Amino acid sequence: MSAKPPMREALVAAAFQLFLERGYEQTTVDDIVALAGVGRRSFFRYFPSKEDVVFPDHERCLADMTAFLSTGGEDDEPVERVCDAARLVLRMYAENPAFSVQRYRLTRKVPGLRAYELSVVWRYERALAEYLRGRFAGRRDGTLRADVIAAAVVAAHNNALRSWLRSDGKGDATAAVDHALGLVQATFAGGPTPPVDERPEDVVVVVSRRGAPLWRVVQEIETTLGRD
Amino acid sequence: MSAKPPMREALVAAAFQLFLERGYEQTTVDDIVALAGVGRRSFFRYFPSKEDVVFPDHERCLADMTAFLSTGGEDDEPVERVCDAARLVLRMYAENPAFSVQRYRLTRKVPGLRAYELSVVWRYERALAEYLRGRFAGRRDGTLRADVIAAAVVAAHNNALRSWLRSDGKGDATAAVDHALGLVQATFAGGPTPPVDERPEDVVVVVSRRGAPLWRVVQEIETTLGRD
DNA sequence: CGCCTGCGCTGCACTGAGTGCCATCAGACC
DNA sequence: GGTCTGATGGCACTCAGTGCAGCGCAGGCG
Repeated sequence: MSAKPPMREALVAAAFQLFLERGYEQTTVDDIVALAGVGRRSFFRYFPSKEDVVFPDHERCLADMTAFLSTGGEDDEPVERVCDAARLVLRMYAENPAFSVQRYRLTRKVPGLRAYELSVVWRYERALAEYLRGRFAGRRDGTLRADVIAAAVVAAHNNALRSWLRSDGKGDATAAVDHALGLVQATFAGGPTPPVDERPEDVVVVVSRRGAPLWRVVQEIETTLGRD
Repeated sequence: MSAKPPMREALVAAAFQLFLERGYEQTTVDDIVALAGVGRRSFFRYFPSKEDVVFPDHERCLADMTAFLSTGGEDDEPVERVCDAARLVLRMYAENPAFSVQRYRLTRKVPGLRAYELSVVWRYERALAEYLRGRFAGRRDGTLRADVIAAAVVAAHNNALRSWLRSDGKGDATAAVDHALGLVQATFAGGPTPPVDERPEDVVVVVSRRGAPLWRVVQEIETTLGRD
């Protein structure tokens, strides 16, 4: 497609062809470069490790996410913002459904690739958590809330993403992720309460409690409002 | 100390001595076995990889956790139960504060060890999520909720654990983890609402809403109750 | 007592990932 | 044409991890 680096694409194509027909571990880097017709040294110029060739676009996506989080959006609800950031990842997967499904099957079978994927996901989660830490700075349990919410967002996103990948990319990935993130948002959005005089008067609440824990109260609210 | 396997302990001791004095990557397996006075092949008999020697007890701890989750507790609140399971991990760390702090410093510096730790943590998280999936079977969004809650529990636990490790194991790890898990429990416990006729009447709620989203209502409840 | 057998340890040779170094070659630029 | 630069290829090396064969040492058995 492009002029400069057909090298990268050629290596990815050769790698996946071999991975699919004889498996990841049964394929050596020498096999890949032989099929691609390039020198072995060039492989490691483009991919720091054999695992990296399986995730050729995550580096760019992670850069996109940090860029997204570091530009503007200071007025938005923080949880909403990290949910939108997570949707960037979904978009990357959805751009190449066939490729994503193939990769998913590979990572499911090969423990080494699963471990590598974990470190990739971890970097996304750290980016989200760092952003939330900034937004929650000074609040009580700010970093704790940031870490928990980031983990919840990633888990929800991955749950929906994986269920879509498991169905061979047939269903509506966006809807599934929206639903999953909606649950997280309903759980966490709002977060720490702003000062009294900045609160909009959109809610009036009267509560009578008889020694119930907070979660029981919340549960009752949800039921009263007919939500899940 | 013990009769049968001083080997394992000798290898761990030799490994950490070298890791601390010249770094993980600057230490080869040959260095370790030379210091321990054993054959190179024996190292890989006890530890499938060089990274494993850094986490010598996680395998046992993971087995403890799955055993804990698979025996009884069917009457307990599911979220409470996975929180208790997470406390098992904390206990393991707290048993050897000095060792845990040393290991923490290592894993922070060495990317390869961080990646390995992620795969360990992932197995804990999977164990918790699988348990919750079982408990939530049949409920709406059961697996999604299970995954999200498991991720939140792990994130909260790790947040508290790491802050304790960062302070050289000086503070009260148990209290910190209890507080962190308490926040998760307050957020998630109760989970899907049980049928109406099984609900205890410990809460009476009157809500008047004027187009507010759920999170605003919850926020107001929290403020009304004077909680965070 | 001597032998056998199984088990744990060792040494050795081998594969394959990843790295450092230098030669080479193409195109840009003067 | 000459030169400079950046991308590539080749080569040799380190080191993690594995398969295999031998070796020593226990305990069981005749």
